[in-house]
Amino acid sequence: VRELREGAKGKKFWSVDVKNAKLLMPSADVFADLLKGVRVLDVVRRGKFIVFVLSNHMRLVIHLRMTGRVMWHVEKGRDKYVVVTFTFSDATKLYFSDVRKFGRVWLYTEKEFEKVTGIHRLGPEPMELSKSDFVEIFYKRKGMLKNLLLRQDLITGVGNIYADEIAFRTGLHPQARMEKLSKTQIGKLFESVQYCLGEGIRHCGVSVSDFVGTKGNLGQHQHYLQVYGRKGLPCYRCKTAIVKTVAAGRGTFYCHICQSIN
DNA sequence: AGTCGCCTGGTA
DNA sequence: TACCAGGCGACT
Repeated sequence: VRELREGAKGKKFWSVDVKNAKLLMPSADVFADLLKGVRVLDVVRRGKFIVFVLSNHMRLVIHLRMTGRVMWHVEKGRDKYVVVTFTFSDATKLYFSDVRKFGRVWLYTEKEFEKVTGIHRLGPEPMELSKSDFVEIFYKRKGMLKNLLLRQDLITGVGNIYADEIAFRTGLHPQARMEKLSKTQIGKLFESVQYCLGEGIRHCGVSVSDFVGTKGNLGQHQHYLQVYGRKGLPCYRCKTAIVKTVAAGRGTFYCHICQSIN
């Protein structure tokens, strides 16, 4: 979003070329009709959604899901995955592509877009949250740690990699019961959430499989991961082999010595 | 809380 | 060839 803001803020849409209308809401026609001549006032983020604030009181919203990419060029051999091309009046082009087609693009009014996209159901931004508010959300909440961290309606932004990293840093098993944690433990969990997300942001994301920046630049945080993807490798804290299992329906990595189920 | 479906490509 | 993949909504 930071890169998109730098590159797109102030620009005016000239044309839109839709290659795969199925990922666009409400329709390809709406994109073509309503974007021409419209200026990008700002690009912001809400949870995992990219939000273009437009001069016609509409919002262009993109969710990358698994393999979506927003880039200033078409990558070699990936032409067939381009979903939509935005051309600005200065002739620069912005491409949204998606191999698996899970991503979504919406164009709605400022009144409608939150409900249509589901943004209105998102919890608070964890990096802008106080510890006491965080504790209030999770203290005595029934469920497993990882399931609850992944729930975007409680706090937004935590995905599979960061959930594992957060659990490891807190010394808690991903399947620890949240309702059994003390306020002190929840407070420590909060510190881990902010630390892990903060480091991920500082290192410009995790480029372990699909993520790349808008210019093809790779993130660096994959070099700093403590447990995710480290199955069979020695725990950085105790040297015991990291275990991989399935929790919350997702591949889950943890150290069975350092991370307690209580 | 678990499973499936959505899609396709990379890897064991 | 089977299985897995940083997401998420529907369904059980």
